[in-house]
Amino acid sequence: MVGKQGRSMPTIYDVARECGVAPSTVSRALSRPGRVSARTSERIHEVAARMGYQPNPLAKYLPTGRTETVVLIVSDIANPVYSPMIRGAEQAAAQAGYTLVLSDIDESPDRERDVMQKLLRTVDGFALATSRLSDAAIRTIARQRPMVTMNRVTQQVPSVVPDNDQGMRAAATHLADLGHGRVTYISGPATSWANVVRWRALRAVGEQLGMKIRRIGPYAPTVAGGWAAAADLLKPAPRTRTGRGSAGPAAGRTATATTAVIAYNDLLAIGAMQGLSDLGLSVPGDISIVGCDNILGADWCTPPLTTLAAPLRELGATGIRNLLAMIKGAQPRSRRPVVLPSQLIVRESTAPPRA
Amino acid sequence: MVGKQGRSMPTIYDVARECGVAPSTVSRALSRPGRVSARTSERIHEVAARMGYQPNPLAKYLPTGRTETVVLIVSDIANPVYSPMIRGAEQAAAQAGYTLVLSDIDESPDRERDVMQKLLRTVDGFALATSRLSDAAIRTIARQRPMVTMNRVTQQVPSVVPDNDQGMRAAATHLADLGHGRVTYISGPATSWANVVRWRALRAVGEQLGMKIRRIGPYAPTVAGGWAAAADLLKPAPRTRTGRGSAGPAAGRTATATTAVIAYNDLLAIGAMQGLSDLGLSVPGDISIVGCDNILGADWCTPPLTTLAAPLRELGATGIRNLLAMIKGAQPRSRRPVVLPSQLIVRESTAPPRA
DNA sequence: TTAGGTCCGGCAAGCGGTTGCGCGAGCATC
DNA sequence: GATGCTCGCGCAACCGCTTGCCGGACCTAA
Repeated sequence: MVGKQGRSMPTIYDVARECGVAPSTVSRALSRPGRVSARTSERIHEVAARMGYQPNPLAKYLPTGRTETVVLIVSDIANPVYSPMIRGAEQAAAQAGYTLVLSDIDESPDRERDVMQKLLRTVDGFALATSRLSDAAIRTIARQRPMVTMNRVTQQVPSVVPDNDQGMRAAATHLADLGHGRVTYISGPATSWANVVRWRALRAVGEQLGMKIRRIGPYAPTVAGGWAAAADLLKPAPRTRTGRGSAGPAAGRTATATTAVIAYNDLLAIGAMQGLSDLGLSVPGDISIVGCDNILGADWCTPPLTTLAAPLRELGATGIRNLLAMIKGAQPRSRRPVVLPSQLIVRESTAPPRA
Repeated sequence: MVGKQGRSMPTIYDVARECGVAPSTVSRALSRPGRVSARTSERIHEVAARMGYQPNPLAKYLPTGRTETVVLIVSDIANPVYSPMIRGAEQAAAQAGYTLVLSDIDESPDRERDVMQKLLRTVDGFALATSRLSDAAIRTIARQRPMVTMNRVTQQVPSVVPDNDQGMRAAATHLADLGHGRVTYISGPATSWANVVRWRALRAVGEQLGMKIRRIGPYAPTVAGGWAAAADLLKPAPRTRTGRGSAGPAAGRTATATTAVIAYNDLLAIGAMQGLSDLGLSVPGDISIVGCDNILGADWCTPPLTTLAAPLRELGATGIRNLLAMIKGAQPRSRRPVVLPSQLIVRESTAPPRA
């Protein structure tokens, strides 16, 4: 009943022999409906099922070059922000019959490059969630394989992003309405596109609103990074030249201290809240904090975090759908990034400034 | 400088022609060091580099059957418990030069089966983190491809698990030391191996310690599941037969109510804390809660969660290392599961019972 | 009857590598 | 100087599936 080596699976040849037809006929019967007569096709299907035939994907991919697999690359799988994106992406891929594989690069551009190089020939397309690569590097890959970026826009590469301008406007307005006049932005990684865009947007709306905006960082986009930021927050604003190093904790608080901060992401915001409270300050009593992303857990920290919720799930789903469309040969409808609305979720980490 | 179709990459044949050698020589020069003379090899390498030759993995895999890729399947990527496991797994895989791909099955056994079937021929091995499949299904795949399971033991399949017995003993002892005499276990998914093992372990040590142990559930292992559990917690213990359905919230609290709960995982525990507090109870004032896993965020909920920390990172790393060893043909050192120590992390969600 | 079309199925050439085998050259050994 | 080794390389047969092309059978229309 089997071929020579007991363990190995039946091939298209085995099925063909069993049916008394040519391998090519089996191939067509299985993947080109209508191409062979109904009778033969039926027989082939039946025999294939009986023998437990499973096509070998590797063999199928070689001649066609198509693997029906796309990869989603995330910069840090430990960041809960990705879960909804991944879910959305998976769903979109599954709907189209594609396999989605995930790859985590641990915030390392080198790893990202390696992974992409390795996968270049084995996937049909790349989806980059918050890539840490340079625009040039991204474009180089994009020339060789269909690609979309999420949370980042690069010339000539289709992308889908949350509406950072509108989001930052909402956040700053919220703070202004509460009465805050100075806000500090806690920066994330310098290589993060979202980080620079958010900062720029914030500075612009701050100016419109007549607020004083400063920035500290960059910090790792993690809870630990937030602790570091908290310590730095209490140092005087950098426009006055001060001696470094000798500042004891809380030594530098001045009358001009920030009363509100917006952090690059929720992890940083939560870390900062912890650090601040460790330093004896209260949130939102002394300082209001708003995060970005609305990750799992943003509602269970103390106080629950006011945060800018990106449409993560749709980001993932739309990105993959567009990628799949490109793979199938569609020209991108437009070269402009797709932008999805953000939403400010007001919880309890923001309040009017003291006095 | 290029072949016919401008876009497609140079093959081994192009390099061979350019060097005036046979393709087989190129192949060997590139992957079988020492097999060709140093001079030729050097020349080939140089030409290959100049032409930008990149081997086509698909083509390489066909004859050899090896893809140098392993897949890690997780049941719910949104659960932070997996991040450290994934990190450990990635690191172990990268060290060995293997590519790790991730797949999320969203708690669905059907999806898990599909994914595995699809990947069966395209990966060298499977690592199952908390599989939702039946033992039989797991073994079926394990017969066809090297496999390890994490957080689960299945006869004949190598596995690595945290020490649930010791962990549950630590948790129960902690509760007993505080003075609790009745504890309720909040069950996770019925298909979760860890769930049944933890329950069994808890019941056993409860008996030794003279505590009354009951169980409610199953619940989805999510924050929402925890809310549901919180509501059920306040119903009377099920050993007295009671009419269903008409019990209003908190209606059934009795003098024999549980004063402590251990939840299948942290997400459930955190959800339960939220639900309980929503119902007007305080943690740990009215009820002590301990979770399992020590996920990101377990320290920033209110109150910070006492939890059983599994050695997640090592779970992932050891699992992959063992898998790789199997792939390389090593017989598993032993058929017994590898068990790694857990550790109880005492925070503030546990306290002596009231009066 | 013959020409032209449609349907089905087979042949064989890839896709891009790997690898068993064999052969000739160069060298040491007897 | 003949024998036997080792070394370096080429030949060609795969791995398992897809697909362009061809030809025979059958049908329809002129």
